[in-house]
Amino acid sequence: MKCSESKYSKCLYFTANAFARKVEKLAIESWKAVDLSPSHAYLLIMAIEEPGVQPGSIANHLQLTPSTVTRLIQKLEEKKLLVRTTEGKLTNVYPTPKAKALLPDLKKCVEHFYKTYSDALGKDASNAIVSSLNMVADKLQT
Amino acid sequence: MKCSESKYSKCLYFTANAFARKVEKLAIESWKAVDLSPSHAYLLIMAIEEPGVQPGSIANHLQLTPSTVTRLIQKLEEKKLLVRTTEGKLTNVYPTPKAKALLPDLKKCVEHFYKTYSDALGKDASNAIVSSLNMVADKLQT
DNA sequence: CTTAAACACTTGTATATACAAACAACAATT
DNA sequence: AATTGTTGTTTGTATATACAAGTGTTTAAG
Repeated sequence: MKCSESKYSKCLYFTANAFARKVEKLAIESWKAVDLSPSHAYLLIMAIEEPGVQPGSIANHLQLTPSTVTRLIQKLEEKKLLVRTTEGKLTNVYPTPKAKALLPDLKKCVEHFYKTYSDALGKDASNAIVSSLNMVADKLQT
Repeated sequence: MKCSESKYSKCLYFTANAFARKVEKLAIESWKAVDLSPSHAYLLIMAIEEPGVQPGSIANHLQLTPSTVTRLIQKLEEKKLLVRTTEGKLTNVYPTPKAKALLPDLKKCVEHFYKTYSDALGKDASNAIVSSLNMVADKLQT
């Protein structure tokens, strides 16, 4: 069933969630090539591009809670893609060589994902939706 | 941090998810009054307004998978708000009297939720975002 | 008829995320 | 210096959702 045919297509709750789940699905496909979930992949990219980045900063940029970020990092540590060092109350997250070697593939996944959705929606429409989502999300700041 | 200030504010993956999570949060607040999650509440409303509705139809309208719908129904059964009957391969979901008595409160929650987000975003902007999310979600149909 | 395919739903298991509480370290105040 | 509050991170636990596989039912094909 198309979203717009649902009984609840007028309700922001369903439209927002149904849309996010569809985007998530596309994203998961795009990142299968590196065997990472989208969130793990973006976190890894952040750590590669800004070695030593702190969990708090990651949480801000990824719009996730600190506890979620801890979990993501733990999994990437298990995969030997990240290491953490702790000094005092601060933690720094560094990419391993294995992670650095993966960067080109990660970038390809980003590109692939971007291409998939901009092909499906049209470039202008997808940029428009991204910026309007940002705008309204900021207004919903709680 | 505002969404639009995130490193990834240009990426549909984050904007869609961050937005959905914020909307979810608002919705959860709105439905606290009846001690139900938004999904449970909408499912319950469907069952009240269309007694005997089948899980498959619920899944379509709520844009959830059948297995998720089964789980939601199970919880509502535990709360004595729904009952299921099975004949052959078909299942029908009926509201209990307790559920029917709850309908006015449920409607109030729907109103409250709608008011909350249309106050925050503006009526026109929120309608616009809802319809554009529907449109793009349909285009992403996989 | 019988077998195969399709359907409707449920169950086992997994993922993503969050909240609340705990903890450790630092800062500020008296 | 002791106390209190704040910050950054982690841990315990819970929720929402999904996928894949399983079960029982109906339909279709031979």
